[in-house]
Amino acid sequence: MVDMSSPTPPVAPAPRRSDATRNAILTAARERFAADGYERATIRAIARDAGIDPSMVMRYYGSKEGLFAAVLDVDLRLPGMQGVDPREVGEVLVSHFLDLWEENREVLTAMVRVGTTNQTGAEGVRRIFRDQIVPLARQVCPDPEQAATRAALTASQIMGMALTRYVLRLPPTVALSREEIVKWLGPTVQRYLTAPYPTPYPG
Amino acid sequence: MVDMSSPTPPVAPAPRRSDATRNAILTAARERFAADGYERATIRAIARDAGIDPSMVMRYYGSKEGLFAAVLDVDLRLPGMQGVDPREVGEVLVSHFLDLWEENREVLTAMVRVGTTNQTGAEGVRRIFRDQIVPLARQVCPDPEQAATRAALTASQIMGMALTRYVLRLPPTVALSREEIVKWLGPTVQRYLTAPYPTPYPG
DNA sequence: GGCATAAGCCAACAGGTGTTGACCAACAGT
DNA sequence: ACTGTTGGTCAACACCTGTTGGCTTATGCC
Repeated sequence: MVDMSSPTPPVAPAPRRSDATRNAILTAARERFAADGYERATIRAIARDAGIDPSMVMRYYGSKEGLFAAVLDVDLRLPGMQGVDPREVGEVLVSHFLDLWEENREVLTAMVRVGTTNQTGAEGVRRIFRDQIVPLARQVCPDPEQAATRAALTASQIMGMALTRYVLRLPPTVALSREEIVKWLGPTVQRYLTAPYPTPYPG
Repeated sequence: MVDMSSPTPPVAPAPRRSDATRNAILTAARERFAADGYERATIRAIARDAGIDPSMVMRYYGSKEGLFAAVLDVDLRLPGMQGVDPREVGEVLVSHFLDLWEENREVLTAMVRVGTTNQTGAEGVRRIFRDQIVPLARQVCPDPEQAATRAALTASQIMGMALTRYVLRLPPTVALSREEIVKWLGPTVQRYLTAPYPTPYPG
């Protein structure tokens, strides 16, 4: 699992001499997958970016799918919601995702790009949703029974903004400032997570 | 422009003997692009589905990009919002998009799939947004100046739901009923289109 | 120093891609 | 009945893809 918070993973299982190359490959792969999608990101191009031979990619990651799976292994680092004012949960969450996206544009763009095209990609997204978003929703939902549904609604809005802003680049979404997005999307996410049930005007 | 409301375009410019083949190609292309994305949908496979030779695709659509552009030429058939109760605009719109997606799953799925991967695809989506969604927003927005921004927010939520439900297939979004989606997303879209400005609780 | 092992490069394979041009068959107009 | 045009097929080109195995070089251990 890629821990994006620290340059070196906290627990290094077995430091190999080839770690530099491995990382170069992974970095190049992130950028290429993000920029070109799964099919057009060729192993040859990734290897060229990393400054090594294409066969090294196969040696270290087995196959193109294997390399991509390694790229998809992402930790969203979602903060706990315990200390947060329950009425601010929406804005806090939107804010966090915006930071996350700005910091790691390649990985997340790659995820959306390839998730829409590739079977492995779609499964990766589903896994991240299940393992990281749903548990978070469980912390703030009134009824834990509904956590998955509410998490999914939240995901639909946040991924929708990511899609239109970072991938499709619809001009008005690109023009939005960070604060505007938080102000617009915060209450939406807030309602999806905490409103008692679908109501036109929560509160 | 594909008018999906009637099997035959209202104004036929010049009925050719090859129209049957042209349509067979277009239909097969829609399905293949939707199922496989741009790169993996090969001309050979499309031709096989249509029961003709690959070279016919080139003859009639010039290139693979040309064929795809033809597939992307979509009319969303958005209804006018004049007669609608201004407080129901959100639900009406979400409802309409759900119908649209169920009826034309291939075209719209293809659009999202390829829009995220392909430059031409992304431009196609931006054009549809600009020519069809923004004008609609202009009808219902309080300040026409903000129409584009509000349309973009609406698009982010509706495309986000389409993405998670029809493309990524996150289980909880697939499980949602039509009515639930309208109840949840309707007020969101309503607020994006008509609320005076970002407020935690509109009304 | 000797040597096993890891790191890396090179060249090639087998298959699939978009695209092209030569060729044949059927129709329409005269 | 002849002929120009349109609809359609076939085989090939040039290129690019993921992947493989053999080879050379450097490293670390005894």
